[in-house]
Amino acid sequence: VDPDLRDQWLARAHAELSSAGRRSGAARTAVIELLAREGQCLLSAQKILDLLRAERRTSGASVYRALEELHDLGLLRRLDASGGVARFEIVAPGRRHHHFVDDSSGSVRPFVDDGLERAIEDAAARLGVVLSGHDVVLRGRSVASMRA
Amino acid sequence: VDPDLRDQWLARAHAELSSAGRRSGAARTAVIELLAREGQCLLSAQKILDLLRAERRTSGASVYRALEELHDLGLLRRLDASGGVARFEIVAPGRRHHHFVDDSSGSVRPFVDDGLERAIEDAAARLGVVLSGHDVVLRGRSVASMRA
DNA sequence: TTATATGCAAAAGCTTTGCATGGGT
DNA sequence: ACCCATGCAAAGCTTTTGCATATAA
Repeated sequence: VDPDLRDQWLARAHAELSSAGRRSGAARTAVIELLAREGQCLLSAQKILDLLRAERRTSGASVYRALEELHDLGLLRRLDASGGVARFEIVAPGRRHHHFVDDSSGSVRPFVDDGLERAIEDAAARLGVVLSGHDVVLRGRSVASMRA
Repeated sequence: VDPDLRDQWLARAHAELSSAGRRSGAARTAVIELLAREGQCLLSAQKILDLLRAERRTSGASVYRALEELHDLGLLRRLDASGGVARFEIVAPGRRHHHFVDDSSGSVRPFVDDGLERAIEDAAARLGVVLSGHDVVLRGRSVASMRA
């Protein structure tokens, strides 16, 4: 959990929402605060629901509505996973990362790689397209790794 | 539709299935033949169902079972999309491609990019992992493009 | 003959929507 | 006051599963 990232996103979220003319309510506020803390890497809608239900009385409808709203405002990135599950993470300008999924555990590890970033831009240029976003998911096993 | 790719995959599919001790049946055969032709780039399970229902009497259950089986055998690649929708495409060794999704039309265009491929392998090496696969989806708008 | 493949219908799981109520501004 | 946000419950969709039947080997 990166405190700077959390506060920066929290501020931006509130700014975007109020400038979009939205009123604040308990449910969406709870979703936003949770995401700022725990949504720095992929978090499923279901997990968000569980966490919120544990502490507050928040309805599923409101959670899904908040997620869609934040996504539409560009505050969230969305990656769909198997089982009809939607996963979200906060969007922080200039803080791109990709995802590695461990085959054995299924856990997701975020990573940053400038070479990969550059290769994506180059590929887009060769394709003749202007990118609005990109999803890169690597799957495999990490080498427990003896460094002989 | 690439005829070589189609025939090559068809042959491999039948080989893998029989060597796995599976019997052939009408439903799965129909799914396989459809995929060989139309599954060279992402095709949703729903679309497969629609196409098969149009020509044959194939149940949804059998289609989903066939897709899971083929995926488990490594014959299909699976990408989950929004709305709980699963999309599949045939796997052809040495014929990797990535996907570009046009924001305006939503259409998917496959593309090949060696630089990107290399960057992915390099990133994996830096991460200290052995890849079993990767998904790259680029999103944006294609530049209608005046080449002044 | 015997295990597998198939179909139908029901169930499961995630997400969305309708509607009345509560709460910001 | 006005209207948005919320909660509940019902509906929607895709996908999965149980079970009896048909069929490949």
